[in-house]
Amino acid sequence: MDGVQGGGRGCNNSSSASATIENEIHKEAEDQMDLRRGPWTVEEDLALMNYIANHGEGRWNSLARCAGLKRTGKSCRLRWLNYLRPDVRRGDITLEEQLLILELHSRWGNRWSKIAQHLPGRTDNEIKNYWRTRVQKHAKQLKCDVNSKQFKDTMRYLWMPRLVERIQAAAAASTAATNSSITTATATGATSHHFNNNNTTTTFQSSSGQMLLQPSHHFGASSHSHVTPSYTPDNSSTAASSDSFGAQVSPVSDLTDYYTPTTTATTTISVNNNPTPDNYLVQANHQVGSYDQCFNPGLGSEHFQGMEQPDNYQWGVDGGDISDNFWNVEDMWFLQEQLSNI
DNA sequence: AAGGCACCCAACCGCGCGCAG
DNA sequence: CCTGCGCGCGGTTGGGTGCCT
Repeated sequence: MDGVQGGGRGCNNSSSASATIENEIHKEAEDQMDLRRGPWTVEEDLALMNYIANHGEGRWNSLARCAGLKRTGKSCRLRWLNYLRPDVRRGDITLEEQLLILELHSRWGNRWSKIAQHLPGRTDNEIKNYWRTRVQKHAKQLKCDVNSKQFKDTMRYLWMPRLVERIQAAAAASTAATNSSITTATATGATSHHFNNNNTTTTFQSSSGQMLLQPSHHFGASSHSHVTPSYTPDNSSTAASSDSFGAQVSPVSDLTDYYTPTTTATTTISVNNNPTPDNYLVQANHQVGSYDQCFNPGLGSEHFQGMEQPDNYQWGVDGGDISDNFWNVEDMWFLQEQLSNI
């Protein structure tokens, strides 16, 4: 995933025609080889994971053959990268990730793989799905094109500031929760992580002694694998979301949430939600300004005068309020670091 | 209870790029 | 230079699921 591969993808020359013919030939060959398509079975997953565990990835076509899979190399690669890879993060897209996606998309457009590079554990497919199912849906509700300046302004000056607000609110809640839990944790010697990484991988030995890998998330009752971390509601009046954001995305994410001017918040951070296993602890004070200060200095809500809204469209109608994930100011620091490094 | 509908996401598809021969 | 192959990207689709009537 280099994200730099260029260019438009329109069919524009004779090479694309020959490519189409090649694809037809290739497809026929696939049919003749009785290649499987569609959902992967547990056995196929295990075969692929075991093969990669023992031989590594790459050379997908030969890998598929050698692993005894009746799949195309492409299919194996996709399955591995988007689902079986041990470091794939599953579960809700966090507020931090949503903000990052919005910001990076505003920079790069539909460069999903490039965007995914900056969201550890997330795949381009997942981000693309998030964008299409959530963001584009709201563009539709606003009756504007997702690529229009109007919609981009809405994102930048309404939704993203609102996300930042939520981050700050969650940070405050997190701080309170952390402070109250420290006593307990200290007493019991337990450690806790706010971050939800339910992508656990267990290992076991086959009868032949071969190392086997099993993705525990795959064998559960549901692939949706919701995580239900503890949280502190910050607005109980809007607890129920009227749309379906809750599926994989934090309810708090709701892009239609209304905008209210932010105020500067000072928060004491004690725990970072770094998704990596080696979470680091930070004791720091951070001044977190408004979103405008973070990303859009000097711009305000006057930009939205004249913004068309459908009659039935209500800002904040489904304004979720509770984060599935703790956000704290350290995350904001992390986010800003990420953006400044890009 | 059942049918319709909307939503979500895993998987597929079409295409372009890079590279080795 | 040409060709074939492998790979990776963005776009699209179809099946599963849950909600609504």
